[in-house]
Amino acid sequence: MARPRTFDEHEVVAAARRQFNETGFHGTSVGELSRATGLSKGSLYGAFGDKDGLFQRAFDDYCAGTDEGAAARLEGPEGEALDRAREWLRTTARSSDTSGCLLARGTAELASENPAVAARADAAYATLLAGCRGLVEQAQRAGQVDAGADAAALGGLILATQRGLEALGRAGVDPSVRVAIADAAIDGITAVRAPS
Amino acid sequence: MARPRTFDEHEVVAAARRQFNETGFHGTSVGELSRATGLSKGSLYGAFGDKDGLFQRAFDDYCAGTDEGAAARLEGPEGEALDRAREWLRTTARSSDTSGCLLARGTAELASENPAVAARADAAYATLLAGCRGLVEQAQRAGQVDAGADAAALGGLILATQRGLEALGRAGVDPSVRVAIADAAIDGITAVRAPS
DNA sequence: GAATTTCTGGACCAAACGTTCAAAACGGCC
DNA sequence: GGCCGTTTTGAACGTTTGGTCCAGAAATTC
Repeated sequence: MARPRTFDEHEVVAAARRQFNETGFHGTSVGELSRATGLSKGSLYGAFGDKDGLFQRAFDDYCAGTDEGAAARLEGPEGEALDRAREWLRTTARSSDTSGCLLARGTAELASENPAVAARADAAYATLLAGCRGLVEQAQRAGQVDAGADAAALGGLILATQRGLEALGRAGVDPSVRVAIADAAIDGITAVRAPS
Repeated sequence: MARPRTFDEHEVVAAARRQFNETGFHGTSVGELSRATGLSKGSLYGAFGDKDGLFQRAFDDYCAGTDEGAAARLEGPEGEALDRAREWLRTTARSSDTSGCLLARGTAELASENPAVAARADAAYATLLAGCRGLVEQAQRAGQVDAGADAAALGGLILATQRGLEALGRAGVDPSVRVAIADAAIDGITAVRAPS
């Protein structure tokens, strides 16, 4: 290696991720990415191949974050698993970030035309789903959720609610309503009884 | 007017709506819209002004549909309101349409850059939310949901679940899991008891 | 059936797009 | 210190974009 890189690749990916998150894939020109990252177009192409390659890196990076989040929520006392789920939903509900999450945006925009993005999104969702299911199972072991209930379905309900809350946030639904929705979801999960 | 239009404007809007739904706004060129609608570019611009104008028309058209749907779900016996909600969620859960709903896609892609789209989306969500709340209120009057419960929150939960189910569908989550989520949402709503 | 009006679709434009490339700039190594 | 190899740069590439225009076809009206 004769001349070392003058930029931190991870920082560049993070900058690109923010830009893609704000203006989407097709809505972001390589020139804007160049401005956002501080790198010339040539450097971007040298480092990441092409625009798709850079997006893939940014998307991977984002999904790694959601993977980590799912794992982190599983840490802690089993008796507080539902509290952690509730706090996750509430945080989403309170968020005023209109650009939302790259997993949602990227999937909506590219899943049908870019198999690599679709595959990474599928994996991210599978991890999120498994994490939510795990939270419900913890709550079941702690006696807070009916042991006979379908943990996969209830976990899925947590995830679906979280995804929906983000959409509602983008659509200007009142934050207090959104927080009430988050609480209603968790309350419903604790109230449910398995069919006998 | 010496010569009448040779095309049905509503059909053209519907064709454009389908195209936008599949490839997004920035991902659809005017040439593709011309192919999809069967109209030349000149005719499209003559009739709708520009690409934004055509999208706005298509988006309005789609939102009118969701408005109608929300109203239609309010029709029927109050005692079956939750059944209608359940069926709505199940239909969403079963859908294998990967391109999803234009309200979701359009909002994700354009809400932050196009105020007119954002405004229409906000109105559509408000209508959906009011409809879901109405369904819960019907169920409360029919004695199926605790009368002291927060109808706005439970209605919001129905809507959030519906939005989330669509996202899960795009992400390849198993349809049987999705249907179970739909049922879990409604079951949770009937099980919830207001804090005393 | 001629006049008039409107619609039509391909040709056309400038701008912006994603991408490439040759040369300059620079750190590492002998 | 000087060569080597990589990185960086910014200009230039061909393509495609959104948008305009116009000559002529088509259809109603009188």
